[in-house]
Amino acid sequence: MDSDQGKLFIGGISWETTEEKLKEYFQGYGDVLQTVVMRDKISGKPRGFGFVVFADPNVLDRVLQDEHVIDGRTVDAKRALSREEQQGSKSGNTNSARNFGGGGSTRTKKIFVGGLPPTLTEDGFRQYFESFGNVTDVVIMYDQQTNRPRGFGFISFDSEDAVDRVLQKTFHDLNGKQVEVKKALPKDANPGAGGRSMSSGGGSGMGGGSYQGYGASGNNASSYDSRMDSNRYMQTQNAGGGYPYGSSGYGTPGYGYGPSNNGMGYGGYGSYGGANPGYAGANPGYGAAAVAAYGNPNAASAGYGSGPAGGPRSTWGSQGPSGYGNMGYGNAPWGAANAGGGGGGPASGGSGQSPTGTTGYGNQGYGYGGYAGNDGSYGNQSGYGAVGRASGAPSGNSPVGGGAAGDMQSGAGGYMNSGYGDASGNSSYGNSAWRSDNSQNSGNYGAPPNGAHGGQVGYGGGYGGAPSRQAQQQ
DNA sequence: GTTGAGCGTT
Repeated sequence: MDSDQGKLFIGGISWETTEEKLKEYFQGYGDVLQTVVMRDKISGKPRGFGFVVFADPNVLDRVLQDEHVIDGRTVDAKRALSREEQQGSKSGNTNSARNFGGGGSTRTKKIFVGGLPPTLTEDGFRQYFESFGNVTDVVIMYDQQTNRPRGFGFISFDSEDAVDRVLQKTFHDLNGKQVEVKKALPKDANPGAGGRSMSSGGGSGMGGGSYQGYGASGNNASSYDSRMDSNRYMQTQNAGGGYPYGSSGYGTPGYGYGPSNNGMGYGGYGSYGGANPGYAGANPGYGAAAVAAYGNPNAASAGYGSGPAGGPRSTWGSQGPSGYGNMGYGNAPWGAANAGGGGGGPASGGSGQSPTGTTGYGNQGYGYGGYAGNDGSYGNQSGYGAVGRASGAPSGNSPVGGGAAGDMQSGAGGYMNSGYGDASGNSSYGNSAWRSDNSQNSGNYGAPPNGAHGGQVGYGGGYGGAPSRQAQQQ
């Protein structure tokens, strides 16, 4: 964001125009930190637009008033939209999501540094950053085949504070060259879609591996099958890729899962309801998720419906939000444990355990609950909470934060009552996908009451049914 | 031709 302050979007540029030309041209208005001409990733062909970043945002005013002709073309200079802005176009809030998701809540000791000049050595790199704190590691990435610098690298510090200091500015000047810094994505949290297949195995709810846990769901009955969900997500909104989470792919899956496995998910969820910062600290991944979904309308919907689509491309700029948004959603379903926690908030205790498919589902309710709580339209949180409880009970975990754990019936009751449960669940929910699921599988879902049982079962059922949905979709 | 790409190694 700071970096976007002095950033101009330059549209309609000639295919002949290069970064150098842009820089040369705009330098007349003030110090240009960076220029970029966007090209098609595959063909390398210029796409006809680019960006210019001025050191001083104030010069934009002047620049915007003039007409610019570069390489014989009259170009169109506008303030650059932040990535968040461009994807959500309508709601204008770009702040909260960004602050949280963007990594504000995540503490890390590693920084991703982009825009490295090819000539930069690790030493030069290190020397500069040492002024911010103790540098423990420096990495400049090279192409494995060509051995050419890839233009980015990493720098690790021994304290998060140093990182914070570095991140005060997005652009840093290393001997006249500009580099851009961002928090490094936790690589280990990103197994990548393919990878090994289910290490997880663990029957219990979460399955083992983070990401794999997902697929693992297979364990629990197919009914659980994540794929379904993903479809559902996608269907609802857009989402693209074939990934379960629909999203970005990058960190998303890993994030969500990781935490949940660890039980951290819990904390995350709690925050959901409470939105407390503290939790964020505890678990980066989650925190972000929750918050994002929470604070940002777009995200929220995303979370709900899933994918904010866009996932992939916005990954960098708003990785938190988008990916997380999904997660919020997605997690719920899987993580029984989480669910419980969520509801109660902190609760969490039990985490991973509750293992049955059912339980898992119960959780889901939970996840939703969180949302619901936040947004009136969704319904009654308590109702949801109940669900969580219900599930918790069976699994034998006491811990559900919310309260009374345990009582299935009551739990169920809550569930049903809530907007969610009620008959086809349509009402308050608002999510068509769900609704349709419900209606299809309806039985259990909406099932009344006898409560708890009905409720839970319902979940399972719903899911199980899902597959058919999938079929339909295609 | 008009709103972005980049995230690791040992």
